Parts: sequence; structure tokens; C-alpha cells
Amino acid sequence: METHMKKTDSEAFERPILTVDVVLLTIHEGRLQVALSKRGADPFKGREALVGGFIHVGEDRDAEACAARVLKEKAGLREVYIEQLATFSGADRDPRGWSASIAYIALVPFERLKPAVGEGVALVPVDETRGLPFDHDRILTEALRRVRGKGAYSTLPTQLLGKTFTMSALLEVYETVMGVRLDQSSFRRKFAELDLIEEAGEERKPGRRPATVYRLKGKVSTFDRKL
Amino acid sequence: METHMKKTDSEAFERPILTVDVVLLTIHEGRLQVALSKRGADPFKGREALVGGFIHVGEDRDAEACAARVLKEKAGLREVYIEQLATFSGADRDPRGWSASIAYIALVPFERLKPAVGEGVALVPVDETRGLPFDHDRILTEALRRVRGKGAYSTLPTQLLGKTFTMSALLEVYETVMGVRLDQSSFRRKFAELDLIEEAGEERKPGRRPATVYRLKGKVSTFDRKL
DNA sequence: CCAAAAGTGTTCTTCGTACACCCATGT
DNA sequence: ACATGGGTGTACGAAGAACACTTTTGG
Repeated sequence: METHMKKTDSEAFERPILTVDVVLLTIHEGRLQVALSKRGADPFKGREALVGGFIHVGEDRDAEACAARVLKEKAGLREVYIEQLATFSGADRDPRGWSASIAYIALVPFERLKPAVGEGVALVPVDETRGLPFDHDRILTEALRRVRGKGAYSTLPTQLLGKTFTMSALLEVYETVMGVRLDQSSFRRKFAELDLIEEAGEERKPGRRPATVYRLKGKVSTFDRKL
Repeated sequence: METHMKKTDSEAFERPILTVDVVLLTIHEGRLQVALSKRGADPFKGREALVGGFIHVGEDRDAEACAARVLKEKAGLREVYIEQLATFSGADRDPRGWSASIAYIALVPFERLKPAVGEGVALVPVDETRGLPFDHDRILTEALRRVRGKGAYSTLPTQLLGKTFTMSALLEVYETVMGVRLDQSSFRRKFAELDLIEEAGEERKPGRRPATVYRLKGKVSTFDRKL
């Protein structure tokens, strides 16, 4: 434990550990699931935990870039939707000492995550995780609160689908994320009125009426009206 | 620039600088103002900046405790409302190197901040600050976005008033924070219906009808309805 | 009686919710 | 023709916004 104390520099304090943790979420088999990876190093070695890692000062432009790098290295993902959740800190959360972890939420369609499942990450339904190391239980809880709360007021859940999707698929995702039933009719109307999506073709499945395929207009955005 | 590289420890990376910055807000002369303090040390020495400081690993239980300590040391404040905003990080935001700052928002009634004004902190209307050091302009912008956005859906703005207050005072604070005019009638009704405040006496001023004084019931809370 | 702030009531419109109904397809 | 999911229309109530009005005080 080095202390960095050089009396010539009045502000040379011991620097805490700084890491990034990512709550990587996807929907699989109709359930919201979180990607966990087995820890390879000492504290809690061998236990499943949120994907994360140390900031690489030389490599990462900022913490979000670090989160992106972690996702690429551990789950083979590129250009995933990422947003900062909060920073969790304290003297006790890591046995190695005072630490802070900048937590991010990432959403990805299952198809893109599939190759990594088994090869580095395991998928666990969010309501079946228990006893994660560090304060990862709390981080996950906060992430779910955010995602569920923001769901009804933003296009965030679209990030769990591919670039295009049908209305039914979209509805299903919103229902899964928020854990409630939504009225199909109102759902369609609101998405249309808010001008959030645009048509992008048709989907034909045997035995069914063809469905319009949509694409998100612009980036993930927030709005006032509730879905 | 020490590197902490001990080849025996596979995860001993260079630790970035970790600080806390507080966007301390109050209302004075009918305007939302932010407390700035003159920097005493080298990067940007002498310039006005958000109040902040290094994490003291031995002293601070966690980052929020660090923010509380900073508020006490620089503005003489205790038991102020604090909430985490976000963490701002990157290789370029601090000339000393890769750094992260955990930013907090603090709200305090002007009366409590008054003693410190001139003695350590300066008050500046939020729309008149420019060219703050580091990325403090951005932090302030984000803080304002949060406070304004959350305003209509929470009792957060009450923290800018003393323990008790009249409806008019409360209305004024909400209007100042959010920068809009609100209908007095609807405002009263909603606060009553949401059961957020309770009566706490009367206020008598010369030439005016006596006003009921209220007190917040419970902690700061969020709700669905808009004010 | 008047000014000024405190406090109440009413109306209009928007939006959330529920639900009934029609459409297009492959078998 | 019918089962299945795709898609539209309507009706009702709760909540937001605007505004008119009454009450209480000191001068």
C-alpha cells in the first residue's frame, strides 16, 4: 500500500482504487437477464460478478471508453448502448482497500451477446442473482430501478432489439423490462404520436398477417408522456 | 508520475486521481446561485471553481462523506442535502493527469450559507458563470439539468428553504428552480393531495393576511404527478 | 375602502386506460 | 372458415393548465 506522500506536493494523497463495472443486460427467453463473468483474480476469485475492470490510464480516454473496452474484451461486443449509472465507493466494498467503481448500464440484443455466452459470460435472470461479490447486488438493484423507471419515458428499451423490429416485439420488450402488461392499442398510438420510429419494411411469417417493421428515429431519447 | 507496477500483482495499474466536486446551490435575491471557492493550489490557482477536494482514504467512509466533509471545511455547513450527480472522468480534464471527479449536488437555504459568503465562498447566479476551470462548466450544466428536471416531480426544491415555510415561499422556490411560472391554485392543490407537507403554525406579517406555515413530511421524495 | 397577499372553486383540454372491433394471412 | 397475431376506433375518467373569485389583514 503505497501512500504517494511527497511533502513538496500539498495534495498528494493516497489514491483509491478506481474501477468500472458494467451491468450488461439483455432479454432472453422472455426474461431480463444480466451477464456475469467468473472472476479470474484474487478478491472473490472464481465467483460470478458483474463484468468490470480497472481503468487503464494509457488506454482509456475516459471511464465510458473503459466500459466499452471491458465489454469488448469480456463479451466481444462493439458499439453497445452504454449509459452511466452512478459511482459506488467506500472503504469497505473491496477487501483491497478504499475503492470507487463507476457503474454503467449496457443494453444489447441477445443475438449479439450469444457468441460470448458460455465463452466468458453467463446469463442469469435478474431476479435470480444473489450474493454477488463486492456491492454488486446493490449496483444491480440500482440499475434495474433506473432501467424500469426510465423505461416508460424513453426509447431506452429499444436497445434490447436489433436495428429494426415489429410493434409486437417492441411491446414485448417494454413489458419485459418494466414487468407490466401494456395496452397494445395505446402503445402503438403513443409511439406514433411521439414520432419516435419510422417504417423500415415488412416482415412476413407463415400463417400470419404481415407486420410493419420499424426503425428508431435518432438516438435514445427521453420524453414527458408515459407509455 | 508513479506507475505502481509490481509484476507480482497482475492488477496493479497506475491509479488515476480521484476527487469530489460539489455543486452547492442556494437561492438568493430571487435567483438560483452556485457557491464557488477560490483555488489555493496549483492547477488553476486563484481561479473560482466548484468546491471540491481529494478523497481522504483514512478519513472519508465513502465519497458522499467526502462531499459532506468538503462542505463543512469550505462552507461551514453540516447536514446539508446531498445527492450524487455523476462522475466525470478522462485523461484531459485535469492537467495533472488522468482523473475522475465524483460530482454531487447540494442544496442549502441561503441563511445557512450566509456566514461563509465572502469567507471562503462566493455566490454567483448560475447563468452568469463562465469559463470555470477543469470541466466544471459541464458539471454545473448537468447539475442544473438534473435539478430543473427533477424539480417538478420531487420535493427536492424544499431543501432550499428552512424547516418551515409558507405556500408562497414554496411556490417561489419551485418557480426559481425550474425557471417557469406556476399556477398558484394547482400548486397548492397538488401538494395537499400528494400529502407531502403538514401544517406547522402561522406566519403573521404586517399588512397581510396571516399565512399557514408548513413543514415537509418525511424525506425528499419523488412522485409521478407533475407540479 | 383599498392594496396585497392568502386561499378556494370551476372549466376546459389533454392524456392514460380499457375494451370492442376489424384485417390479412396460411392451413 | 377459422385461428392467430396485426392493427384501428371509441369512450370514460384522472390529471394538467388557465382563470375567476373570495378572504383577511394593515393602512
